[in-house]
Parts: sequence; C-alpha cells; structure tokens
Amino acid sequence: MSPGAVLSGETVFAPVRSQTAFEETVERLGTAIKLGLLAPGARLPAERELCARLGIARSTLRQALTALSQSGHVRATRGRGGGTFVADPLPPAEPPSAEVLALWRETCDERLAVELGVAVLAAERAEPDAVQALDELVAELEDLLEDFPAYRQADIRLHVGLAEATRSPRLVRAMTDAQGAMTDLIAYIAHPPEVLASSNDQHRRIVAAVRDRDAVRAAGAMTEHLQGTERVLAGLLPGG
Amino acid sequence: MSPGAVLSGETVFAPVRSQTAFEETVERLGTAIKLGLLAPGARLPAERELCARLGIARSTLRQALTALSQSGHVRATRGRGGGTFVADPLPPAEPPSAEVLALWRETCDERLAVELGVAVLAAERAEPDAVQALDELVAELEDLLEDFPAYRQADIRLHVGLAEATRSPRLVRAMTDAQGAMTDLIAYIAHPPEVLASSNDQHRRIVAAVRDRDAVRAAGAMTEHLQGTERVLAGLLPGG
DNA sequence: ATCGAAGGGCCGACGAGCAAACCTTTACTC
DNA sequence: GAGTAAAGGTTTGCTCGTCGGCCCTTCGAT
Repeated sequence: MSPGAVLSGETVFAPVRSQTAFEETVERLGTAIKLGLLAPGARLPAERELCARLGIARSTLRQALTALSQSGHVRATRGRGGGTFVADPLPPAEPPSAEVLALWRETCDERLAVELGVAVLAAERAEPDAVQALDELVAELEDLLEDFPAYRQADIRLHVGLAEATRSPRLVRAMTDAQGAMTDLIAYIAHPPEVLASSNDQHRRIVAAVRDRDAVRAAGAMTEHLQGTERVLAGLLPGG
Repeated sequence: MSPGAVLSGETVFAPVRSQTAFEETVERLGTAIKLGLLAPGARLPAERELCARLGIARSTLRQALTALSQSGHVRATRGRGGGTFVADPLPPAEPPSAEVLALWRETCDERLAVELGVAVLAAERAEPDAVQALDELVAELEDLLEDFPAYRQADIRLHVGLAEATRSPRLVRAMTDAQGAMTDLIAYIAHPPEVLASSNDQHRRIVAAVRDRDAVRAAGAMTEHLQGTERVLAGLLPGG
C-alpha cells in the first residue's frame, strides 16, 4: 500500500456534513453581501421570486432572511415599493473563529487551485470585452491603495471577474467561495499602501497575460500574487 | 456594471442543492469504490464504527449500504468475522446521464483547477517517500497499457497520490470528486495502448518535475496531460 | 456450548422543509 | 379619496429524513 493510503482512508470516511437549505442560503447570501457582490443598498429580488430561483420554500428563505436581518446584513421594508435591501453601511466583520484559523493553509491551498485554474482558462477564453472590464478594475484599484476595505472589495470583483471570463459558472462559484473563506483570514492583517501597490502591479501583469492569451505567464503572475498573502499569513499564524 | 454582472447574479441566486446525508453517503462510498480507492474484496469498517466516523445515525448508514448492495457494489455477510465487503468483481459501470454530458466542459474546468493546484503544491511539498510511491505507480502503469480498466484504476491512484503528497485533505477530497466526475466521461471513449503510453510519458514527466521541486514544469506537464483528454472529449461531445 | 461481534430489522420522536393559505402595510393610479 | 397592486409578515398542517435505541439472527472463537 502506498504511504498515502491512510490519508485517503481518512478522507473517504470523513464526516459527511450535510448543510441544511437554511444554512446554505444564509451562507450564499451572506457571502455575496460580505464580498460586495451584492452592493450595499442593493435590492434583493422579491421573496416570492427569490425562493423560486433558489429552489426552496418561501418559509425557508424567510428564515435565512431573518437571520441575515438580525445580523444586520439586510433590512426589509414592507408595502408596495418595499423589499429586502442590503444594509448600508454593513455591520463590522466578525473575527475569524479558531477553527477557520487552524485550517488556514488548506483554505489557501484551495484558493491556489481555483485561482490558477481560472488564470489559465481566462487566458485561453477571455473575450476582449471582459479584458477591458478587468483593465478598468485594475485602474480603479490604483486609486484605492489608501483605503483597504474599498481596495479589498474591488480586488474581489477583479478576481471574480477573471472567473467570469472563463464563462464557467462552477468556477465562478468556486471563486466566490474561496474569496469568502480568504476574507475571514485577510481582514485582520495590516495592508500598507505599498503592499497594495505591488499587489496591484501583479494584477496588471495577470490581466496583461490574459489579454495576450498567454496562459503560462498568467499562471506565473497569479502564483506570485498569491504567494504574497500566503507569506504574510505564514508569519502570523500557527503551522506556517 | 461589468459585463459579468449578470453571470455573477445568476450564480448568487442559483438553486441551493441540499444533498441529504443518505445521498451524500451513497455518493462518497460509491465513488470511492468505483475509483478503486476501496479495492474489490476490501472490508469496510463495521457499521457501528463507520456511522460514528461518518457522523450519521446507523439507520441512515444502513440505507446507504442497502442502496450500494442493491446496485451490486457491496455485499454483506453476517455473524462474527462477517462485515460489509466491496464486491468482486464490480458491477459494470453505467453510461453517463445526459446532464453529466451536457456539463462536461465545466467538469473538465474544475478538474483542471484541482490538478494544476495539486501539481504545483506537490512540487513544493512532496516528501521523498511520496515521490518514490508515485514512481512505482508510474512503473506499474507501464505494464497496463493493454488493459484500459486496470490502467484507469492505477491512473486514479496516481492522481490521488499526487494530491496526498500535498498533505492537504481538502485537495484529496477535491481530487477524488474530480476523478469521480471524469470517470463517467472517460469510461466510454476508446483508449488505444499508444494513447495510454503517451499519457504515461506525461505522468513520468510530472513526477520528475515534482521530484525536482520544479512547480512550473510540473504545472506545464500537467496541463499538457489534461489537454489530451479534453481534446478527445471536445471531438465527441456537443459544445466542444 | 457459550460468548461476542458482526449485520438485519423495527419503531417512536423530532425537526427541517414544503405548500398554501391569509394578514398588514404601503404607494401608486384614477 | 378609493381602489388596487405589490411587497413583507403570519399561520397552519403535513411530509419525510434523520436520529437513537432496542432486539433479533448469524456464526467463528473459546
């Protein structure tokens, strides 16, 4: 038997953790809000429409919306012209749990895979339109070096935008999940403007490689980009 | 708004698909069996132990085992020294559903991400022991060029072995999931010995790059390796 | 012959989720 | 100002998956 046999045995028989529809909905909408995919002040679809789109009963959706409303991420107004809106401003983020911190390396590993795959496929497939949108995001980021929260929001839009350029919905989902997991880790470490500037240089190189349809260069630039975060985390967290 | 806004909106509000514990268990064990992670004739842990490890009730586990037994993947014997065993031989694989076929490109995209990430991280982290195990698998594959089913089983062990070399359980899980999804697509296309020989050459180069701790070369070799499959599928399936 | 470890079967309790109503608030329209 | 449409809020009852426990059957080892 190969030396890894124990590990794969462990993996096969690891706990099955079935999320409930309620939990999954809270997480989906909550992450989208925290990542800025749903902008502050934006209006969600009406409950009756949203539950149909999500494929769940309205009562289940309302449980999720109630939870998000109690945590302050969403607020609802009644009557005609009312609806459910993303809170503005958003409530402050909560510090990451011990469990999240303990698994930080695996989280980074998963992100590495998603980002690398996205970089390669975006380089193969991105349409000129998409590349232009990415260019604009990079320019926008340049003006946000002094304001980390705003920078991070636009950063997420850039990474998700790369995933969208692959036109592979599952990769978009994987990217939002990965970014959601990373945000918990990233939020509480310092990001001086110089670091953000160099990070955005890397963005520029990634987008340039995508424009040139150069998958190898895109992957290389992305690897470098991710190493920055990882090195900082390795210095701050256990198991580094 | 970026051109991708529609896509990310679609993604955020896409149906939440809550698997039941029963379904998840059938899929986990079923995939492990089909992939050969649980070898034919192997004995599963006792029900009472297994349900504890999976974190589910015994009655739920038994539903899953009953399903797997009815589909012929597993057989159970009672009494002391009895237990639940992986069937030998396994039942013939079923042809892929129309849904699986329609999403083949996204499946390949996800696999690309996982395999690429695994290749890079394995090159950074693999221990000499693990590399040696991979070498042995490549050698074993060399003797199986004439027997596709056996080749494919060992092929999976090699790819999962690479994932194990990263020592990242989530990547191992991601790899087994990806291989499970690919198997459905691969099983029904022709694989003449010459194709397998060239595929195994690529394996050799991947492992060599991992041994040399050369992440870039590992990623390159892996990309090339995956393109083979993808090109064949693109020729046979719609949307290619 | 007995014991113990294994699968096999059964049943009651509980909670998630669903479906379909109905109520309340609010704003636009005529 | 009355009516109506569109939104969130509430209630109710049912189904079904899951749990947890209990007892039965089988059969090798002692």
